[in-house]
Amino acid sequence: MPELPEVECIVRDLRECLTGKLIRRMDFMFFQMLRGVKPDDFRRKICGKIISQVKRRGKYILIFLSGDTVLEIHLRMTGRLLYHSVPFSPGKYTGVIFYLQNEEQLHFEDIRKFGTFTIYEKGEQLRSFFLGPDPVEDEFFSEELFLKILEKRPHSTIKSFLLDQKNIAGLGNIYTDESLFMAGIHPSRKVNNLTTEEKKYLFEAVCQTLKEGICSRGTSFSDYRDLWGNEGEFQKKLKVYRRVGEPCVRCRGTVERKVVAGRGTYICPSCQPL
DNA sequence: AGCTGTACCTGCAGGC
DNA sequence: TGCCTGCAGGTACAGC
Repeated sequence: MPELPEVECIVRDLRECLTGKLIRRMDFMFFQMLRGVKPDDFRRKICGKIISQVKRRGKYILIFLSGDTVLEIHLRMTGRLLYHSVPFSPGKYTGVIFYLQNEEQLHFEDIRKFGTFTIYEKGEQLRSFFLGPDPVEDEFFSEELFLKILEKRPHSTIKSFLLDQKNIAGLGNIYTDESLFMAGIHPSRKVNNLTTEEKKYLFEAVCQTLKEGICSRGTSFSDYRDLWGNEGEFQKKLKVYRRVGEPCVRCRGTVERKVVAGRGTYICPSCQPL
């Protein structure tokens, strides 16, 4: 579900709502999200701690707690975090409730139960540390760096390159297809037969698409909701994603769907020639 | 190196 | 109405 823009919106709101607050206790409805830790141990490591910072790296949410503990959350396809200022009953898909100060609660919901929680103690290396640069978070992410990373993967198709979080952190299926459309590049093209000009267009397209996604508060075509349960707006601005059969906004040709890198992929064949 | 298929889960839309 | 199939925003892993 959420890609970089959606996670960024959630993180900004979490930062606003949670910074400085105490986690009093927590309840589990299911605990498949826990990675390498049992529910009781998890509870012991979290409860009684203060939330000091909330950050993001790619699609990971990082919640820093007092005592050098970090909770790393990945929402995968259908995970949601929802804030309630007053007590709220768990729904069918609620997996965890964090009870904060006063009456506040943070709920984790996940229909497909793919989401993950990993806990790190002092000095342990976060999984998200091993990702490529984050186009929004990292000031050093530049056109020059983008070109350099592309050179390391000459035989990859450009779509699988963009989806691989070890290259660039944060793009998923939606923003990849939208960026490739904006740059006029077919997703099956090999990295090493893109021209330098095309690579530069793509750099701009990636940065701009992600920024617009954030400004529109993310894409909700079905599952994504922000911390308050509200939908984003970017689904109204998508140019190719899930628009199969509809006219291309640029050339009035027809948007097509095909499978590239094992994923449903949307293109305008005339704007993005092979 | 890079691709494909499979697995993890549940819901939903479409065809019959 | 009901059953079946395929699809879904992500990632990890086995195998070619």
